[in-house]
Amino acid sequence: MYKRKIPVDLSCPLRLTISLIDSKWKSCILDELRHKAMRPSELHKALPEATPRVLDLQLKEMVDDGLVTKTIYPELPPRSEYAISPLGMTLIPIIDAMLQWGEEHQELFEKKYGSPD
Amino acid sequence: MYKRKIPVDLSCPLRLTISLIDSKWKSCILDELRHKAMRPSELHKALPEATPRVLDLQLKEMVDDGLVTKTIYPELPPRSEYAISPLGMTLIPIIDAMLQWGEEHQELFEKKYGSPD
DNA sequence: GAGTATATCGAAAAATAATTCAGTATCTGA
DNA sequence: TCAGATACTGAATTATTTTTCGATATACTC
Repeated sequence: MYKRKIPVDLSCPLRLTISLIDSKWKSCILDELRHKAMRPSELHKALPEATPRVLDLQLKEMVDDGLVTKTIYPELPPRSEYAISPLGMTLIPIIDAMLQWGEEHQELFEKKYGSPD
Repeated sequence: MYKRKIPVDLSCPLRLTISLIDSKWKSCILDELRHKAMRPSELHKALPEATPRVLDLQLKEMVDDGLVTKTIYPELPPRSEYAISPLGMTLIPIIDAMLQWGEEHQELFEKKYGSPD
């Protein structure tokens, strides 16, 4: 989340959940991190369409929200790793459901809106 | 969805699903419509924080995406009703999961980011 | 020393989403 | 006839998100 002028109504459970996930990349990041902790550069390799900048910004929000954990290794050149937190793990069933839904309906929407040919 | 300059990558199942749901109100709209078909004015009463304008815009996208059905009754004064479609229904388990997650973690985030007091 | 890779950040621009407000048109009830 | 409700739309403005670009700092390899 980020400090908005118009704050999210946390008392609405649906909007709370949505506000934590709803961005171009957060769900993908969670899906990557669920398998293993990753360094920013690895994450960028796994999600090449996301610029390092967005990944960085979104990871920071996710760390703030407690969904992801960051470990900095005091080495040079610098090394850091992001891992999914226990709280983040509780979102995995939702990610899975979205993943499965997307797989089941991909063809429909590619027909509808044009496949990447 | 709507016609973007930077199109959604439909081949990523996660991003397809997210792109259909991810907005301030769509998940709430689905949650309302799952119970019964509703007129725009009813929907606005149920979600008073959403202006009629956003509801209208988002309903239109959801109709385009096939998640929602619109029926116009040729009466005066005008009457129309929006209902969840069979495709939209298949998203309900995801909505439910998000709803439940939000309920379970509401307190945590209200503590973290300030409750509406 | 030049080039590469590492992680991170700042600032500006561009893209997208949501809000606000005014306006269309028609009927009902006061 | 005037106010209110109905559904809908256009345009401008504001808010939010994402992209793009360039910079920092350090160690490694050639």
